[in-house]
Amino acid sequence: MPDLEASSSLDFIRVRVAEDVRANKNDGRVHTRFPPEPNGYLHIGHAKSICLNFGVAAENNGLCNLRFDDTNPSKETVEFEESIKTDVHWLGFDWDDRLYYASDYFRKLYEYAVQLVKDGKAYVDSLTADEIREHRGTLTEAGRESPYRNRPVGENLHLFERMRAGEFEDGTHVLRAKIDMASPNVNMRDPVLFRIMHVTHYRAGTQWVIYPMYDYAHPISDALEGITHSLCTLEFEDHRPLYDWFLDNLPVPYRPVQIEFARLNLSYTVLSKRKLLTLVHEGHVKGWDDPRMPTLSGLRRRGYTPEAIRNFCDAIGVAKRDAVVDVAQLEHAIRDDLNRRSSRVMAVLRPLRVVIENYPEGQTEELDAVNNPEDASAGTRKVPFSKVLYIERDDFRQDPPKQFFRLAPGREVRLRYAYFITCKEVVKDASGDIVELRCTYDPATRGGDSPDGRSPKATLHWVSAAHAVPAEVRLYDRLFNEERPADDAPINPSSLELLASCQVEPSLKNAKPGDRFQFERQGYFCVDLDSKPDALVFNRTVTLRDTWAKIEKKNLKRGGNSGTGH
RNA sequence: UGGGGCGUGGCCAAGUGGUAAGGCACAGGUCUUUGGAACCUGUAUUCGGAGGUUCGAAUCCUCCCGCCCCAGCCA
Repeated sequence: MPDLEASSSLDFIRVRVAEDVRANKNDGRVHTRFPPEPNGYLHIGHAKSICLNFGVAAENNGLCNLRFDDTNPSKETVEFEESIKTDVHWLGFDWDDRLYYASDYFRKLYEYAVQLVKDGKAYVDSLTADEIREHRGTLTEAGRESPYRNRPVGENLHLFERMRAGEFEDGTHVLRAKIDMASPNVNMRDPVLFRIMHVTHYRAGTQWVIYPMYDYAHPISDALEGITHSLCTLEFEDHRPLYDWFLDNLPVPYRPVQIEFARLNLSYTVLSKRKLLTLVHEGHVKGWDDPRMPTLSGLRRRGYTPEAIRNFCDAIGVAKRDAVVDVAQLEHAIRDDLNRRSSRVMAVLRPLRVVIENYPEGQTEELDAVNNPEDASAGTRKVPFSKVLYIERDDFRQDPPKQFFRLAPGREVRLRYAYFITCKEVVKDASGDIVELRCTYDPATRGGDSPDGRSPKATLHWVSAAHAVPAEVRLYDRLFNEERPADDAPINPSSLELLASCQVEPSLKNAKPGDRFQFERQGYFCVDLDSKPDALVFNRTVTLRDTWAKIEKKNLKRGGNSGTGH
């Protein structure tokens, strides 16, 4: 059912589809398709297309096919196909039994081509690739016709059949549509339909040595599947006349319409398949699912949820103008989702030892902690407290700058769900580094409230040294430092920071890969695939919004000395 | 200098002749046992520019400017 109420405004594609439905075009049927080439992993840009195609179909009681555009066997693999299926499912969409392949249409595509030849609308050209390029002309000059352009139909038929039979070497002949070498639209200057490639196709094997070009295969595939609206990106706008030409000149069973929209660009991110492939192949990242990658597998491993990605796609909209979406928009989507659903937990990333001098030696208390303040049904848990704790090094300053509310010599702060503590002494090692804080606690503040109503300005997270579980935490930052990285842009050298000696609360002991948490006051984290029961590994999905970091940055910029000590 | 598109606040994005939605970001504030979340408030006299039509234009017309895509036997 069209969800007209919920969306205050429809994008131009949905408006058009709605008009078609209202006009009862295609009998009111809506059928789309998501047509990836299995030559790489899906990324966030594909998510936009997936959400659009499956979304438009669903909103109109229609269907969306998954179709692999596997017309170039030199780049395509099963690994890529499998990853794509996994990712589309993970994103939350399903094609049921409508899994198609352009390669399944090779026979039909060949027969249609024969028809074109018979109709005098296609011919076998025996020019070399270079010669074809020379004949194509330039953007401002018309092309020239190939000397083979007027080969008799019979000869074309015979040659094309021999191409198919594998009698020729790669590059010796090609089948071309006979359209118009003088067209101002270069795509119409006798485009290539089939080329010879003695390459094994990952699905079709060695059945074929000629393979169809995208421009030829796509409209026919759409027609064969009864696609009503063929949605693609802007760079194919120039191809639409060609798309229509094939539908006009072939006895196809259906008449789809191609509509183009702007592809997604994200700031500080690269989304070209070629560049992503390079990052993987040259080892700049650890693989397609490296948590820094904008691939769906990377985002998944990083801890992103399908809901967040769908919400993001929803928020950015669909239009025709080139746009660069601020990556902050993506981060907002994941924070928004995780805030509602993830359990809070305490984890100390850079531990600083704290000894509570007036706390009884050997005593342990179990304190109540809320699992999710956004969701009462998430309940509470017990957190152990004892004499020796760890707090975050960043939560203490020998000389606290203005506006720094956390712990400092002589200052009292609250330990979340525990007690108020006051810093009495700073212990340093021979080189002057702080190694321990000696503090006292106020027994009357158990749980975090004081009977006299005083309330410290800061609440710190902590962990009991004797009970904490060691863990490794991987902090990620943007992969590129430039807002619009060039194709040869170097990656951000600090895009990955590995923290090997973190201490997390004991409730995390049995966390499993994929589990997500909010580490209070720090961010959202998920258990990495590399994690083992006795060697926990967490990925930071995204930080929490950090007002203090903002103040600090502002002070730094102002040239002011914030007195940080770092 | 051929063709095809696109230009609305810092970033997205509605609006299609009746006097500029919404989201993100940003800035204040309320609240707070996360400097989180939530909530409130503020932010385009103006829609790439200049003319014109009209009682009235981001929306119609003219001219100009800018940006993107196309010369793979890639998709």
